[in-house]
Amino acid sequence: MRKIPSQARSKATIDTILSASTRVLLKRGYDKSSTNIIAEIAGVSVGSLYEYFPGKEAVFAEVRRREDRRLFELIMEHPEPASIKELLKLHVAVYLEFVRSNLALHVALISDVPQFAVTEQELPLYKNYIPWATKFLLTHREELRSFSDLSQVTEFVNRVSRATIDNYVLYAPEQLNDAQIEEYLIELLERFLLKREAVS
Amino acid sequence: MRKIPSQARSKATIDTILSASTRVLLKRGYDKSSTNIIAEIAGVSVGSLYEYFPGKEAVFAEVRRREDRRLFELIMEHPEPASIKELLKLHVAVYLEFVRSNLALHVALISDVPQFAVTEQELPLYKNYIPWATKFLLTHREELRSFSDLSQVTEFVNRVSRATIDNYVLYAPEQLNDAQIEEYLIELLERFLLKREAVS
DNA sequence: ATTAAAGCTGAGTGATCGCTCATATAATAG
DNA sequence: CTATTATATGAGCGATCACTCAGCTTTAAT
Repeated sequence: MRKIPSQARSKATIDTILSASTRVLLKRGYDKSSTNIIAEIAGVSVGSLYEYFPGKEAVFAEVRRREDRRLFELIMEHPEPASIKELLKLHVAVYLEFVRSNLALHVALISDVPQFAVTEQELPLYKNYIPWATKFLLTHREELRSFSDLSQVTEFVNRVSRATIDNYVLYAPEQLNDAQIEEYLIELLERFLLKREAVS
Repeated sequence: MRKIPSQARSKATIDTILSASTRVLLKRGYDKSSTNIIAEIAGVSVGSLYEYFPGKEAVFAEVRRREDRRLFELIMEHPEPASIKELLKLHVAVYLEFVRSNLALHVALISDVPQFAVTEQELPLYKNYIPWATKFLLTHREELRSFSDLSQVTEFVNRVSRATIDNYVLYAPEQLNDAQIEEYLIELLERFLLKREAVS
């Protein structure tokens, strides 16, 4: 981002560029998504694009950042879980919902767009959600097996869910349906987290 | 692949091109790895490259295929597991070994090279290993919880392991060391698979 | 020794790339 | 109204791209 936009007009231009980028990415793939094409589809001049983005990579980095924000907001919309099992459902089901709600873009961002210097740590999901979920586990610690580092466990659970879902969606979309993925994953994670007596 | 090489000379040329491609990928990234540069680094003319590959994508698809073969061979080298826990260790530890043995290339292939039309089904890992592992589970079925489709479970276990390891290696390399990843994953999968009494 | 097939060469073509900058218009401040 | 700043334009530059092809060399078969 080269200039910070101050007027509403320029913010609209940025939005136009980003939504055009998404459309171009889906239609032509990352390789063939040039700044010239993006500007043309956006109905904006190349110069304008370079006012706000140092290049193609930065444009798609922003597209990705907005998708991440969308996931975070989707999680926040949902009611607070009342039990560990519900927390896991939140993890798994909401991520599935997120992926399905814009499947083509999600797949393209993972399989086609290079993942340059993505510092997950900055994302709202990691800054806010992981600490929150860790506290939640802490209040239910009598149901849990003993772990030396709970926030590590929260992150592990989160990564297992997302990585597995992405893997199925990308490489084996026909192998399991969403309900099956959800069932397997929740069973998997519940048995990992809970004491034997507490497993339903 | 345009022509099938019949002489040893041309097979050597292909090898040279592929190893040069790997070096160029690591040094310049996928975007800036042109066929011209690859040929130059390989000490071969562009024309020769196009004799055997229809383009840049095909070159890197072959690089990926060779890495997959390397993983398969690594698995085959290891002794047969004697228990389910050992099978899980085979899953997890060997994949970690594979990833670590050529980390930079693995990361580049995942995060930088677009994953065009990879049909996992054709890979030796899926054609040979999954059926084999399923049979192994079947012979130990008295230790297992009841599952309606065991080959589905084998695949699930495999995908969870690989996706999670890739995720940590790519996005959170400092978060957990290999021993911790291995410990978490094996615990996770063992509790998922085994009856309560059988969990160590 | 002759010949056909296989393998290799690299200058060159047209297309496209990322990106700049001189110029113009719109919004805001004084 | 005027001056200043913010925003937008797009022709065009130099670099690089993927890819071809006509001619050359090596290998293998006879």
